Amino acid sequence: MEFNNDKPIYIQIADYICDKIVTSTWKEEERIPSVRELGADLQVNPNTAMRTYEYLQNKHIIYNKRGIGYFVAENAMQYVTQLQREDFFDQQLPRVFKAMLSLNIPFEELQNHYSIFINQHVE
Amino acid sequence: MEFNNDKPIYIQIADYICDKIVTSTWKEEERIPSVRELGADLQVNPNTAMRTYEYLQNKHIIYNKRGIGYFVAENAMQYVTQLQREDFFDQQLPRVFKAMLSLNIPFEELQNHYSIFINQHVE
Amino acid sequence: MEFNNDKPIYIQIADYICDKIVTSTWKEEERIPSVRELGADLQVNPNTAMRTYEYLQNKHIIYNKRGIGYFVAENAMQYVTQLQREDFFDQQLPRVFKAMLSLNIPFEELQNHYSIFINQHVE
Amino acid sequence: MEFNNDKPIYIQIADYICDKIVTSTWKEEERIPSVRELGADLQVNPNTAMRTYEYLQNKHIIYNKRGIGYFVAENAMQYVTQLQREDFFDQQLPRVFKAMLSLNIPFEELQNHYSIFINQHVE
DNA sequence: GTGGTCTAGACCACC
DNA sequence: GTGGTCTAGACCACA
Repeated sequence: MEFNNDKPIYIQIADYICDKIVTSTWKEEERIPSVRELGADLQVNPNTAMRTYEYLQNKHIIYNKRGIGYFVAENAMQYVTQLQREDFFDQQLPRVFKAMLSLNIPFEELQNHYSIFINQHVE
Repeated sequence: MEFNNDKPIYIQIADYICDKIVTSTWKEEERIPSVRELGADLQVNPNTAMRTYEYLQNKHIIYNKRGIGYFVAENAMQYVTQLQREDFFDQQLPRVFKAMLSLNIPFEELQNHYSIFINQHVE
Repeated sequence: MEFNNDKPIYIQIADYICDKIVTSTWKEEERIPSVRELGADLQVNPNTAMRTYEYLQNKHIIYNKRGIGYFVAENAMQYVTQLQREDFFDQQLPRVFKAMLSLNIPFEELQNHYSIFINQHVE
Repeated sequence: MEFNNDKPIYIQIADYICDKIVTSTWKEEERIPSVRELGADLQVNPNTAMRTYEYLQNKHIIYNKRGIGYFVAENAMQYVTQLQREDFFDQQLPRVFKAMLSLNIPFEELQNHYSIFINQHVE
């Protein structure tokens, strides 16, 4: 896995895991890799993997059974999507709209780009 | 001026200056405040102001006449808006569209939120 | 290490590092000292070392792995020598030739001085 | 006149004046422009022109008659050329030779570039 | 441990 | 007056 520089690595890993959950690759109540395994898989320091798990645990997306490992929480999938939607509507969208205002970009142009984008991502 | 914590101050100042340029508050070839003035105005250390000017000079948005001060570069306005548009279409928009796909948000919903946003930002 | 006054210290450190790279003392993809180590080694403030690393990173001679340190970039050696050759042929040499013209110094005299110089620098 | 950023402007002006002297455009014992005139001609602050004159006076290339103006010194032409020769042989040349050593540039290559240079500068 | 940012204050050359 | 460099020391997020 490759990492950007605009986000902390541990956050990018969290996104990656959330993706696994949303797509049901990792199902609810299922055990997920140990910090060491995850670290080895993604070529990061186990501490960084640990940080991701702490982060996700604080958000109640995963939970920990002591001495056993980490597990996907109940309703995690639904919860993650909800968080993502909130982020989308409360953070991303306003920022985009603000940019459109200051750059004088009409809504129609958005629509054009959306059509193009869709065509490229549907096969 | 107030600063967030999600971006370095010197970047936020750079954004602030770009805004001045885009709105023609500071015109091309016009002298802009000295590092000391800017620092005093925005209540930051002159070094931080200096850092902003270095940053903007590297991007060819401002330039320096030795012993005299910094000046808005030729075509700076056009250049800045172009950079902003590129960032919008190449970075922000694809991210939004990707999120829409994975969250199953139809384009119509976008339109609704846009209407609401516009109503709030028009007098 | 001792520093001149005709160049900023951070540039002189950059030259010093480029020298390490060109002579393969520091090899490609190899980790280089942390800003604190380098500062301690060369008896300069870590900030100054940091300034050098920023400078070299902008020139793509070194790169950064977050939280880990700075590394010599791929092809850095080749790249640095190329930069030096360009500077030599495009900047230094024309200046020398121009001076020779205006001072009426024949090419033969250059050759003499070269012989003397070589004798002094060969063991 | 246009100025580089790698030398102080007042030095560049001094070079410009020395050139006038060497080429006998400004002859010995001849009055040269006042600081105000020179400043206006070259579009620089009179203070900067003044600095140049101070600099050249310290090197005994020009001298001052109070209330009248600045004059090219006796034997200035000869003296300037001598200074330039010294700079050439003591400063520039060793630097070039050093660069040749570290870049593995053989003397023959120098000769080639010299031929090219000469062809371009002779009509 | 790492880099990165910021402040405070100093000194310098230059215009 | 201007920018530019440097130091000292602090704090922070990140790996």
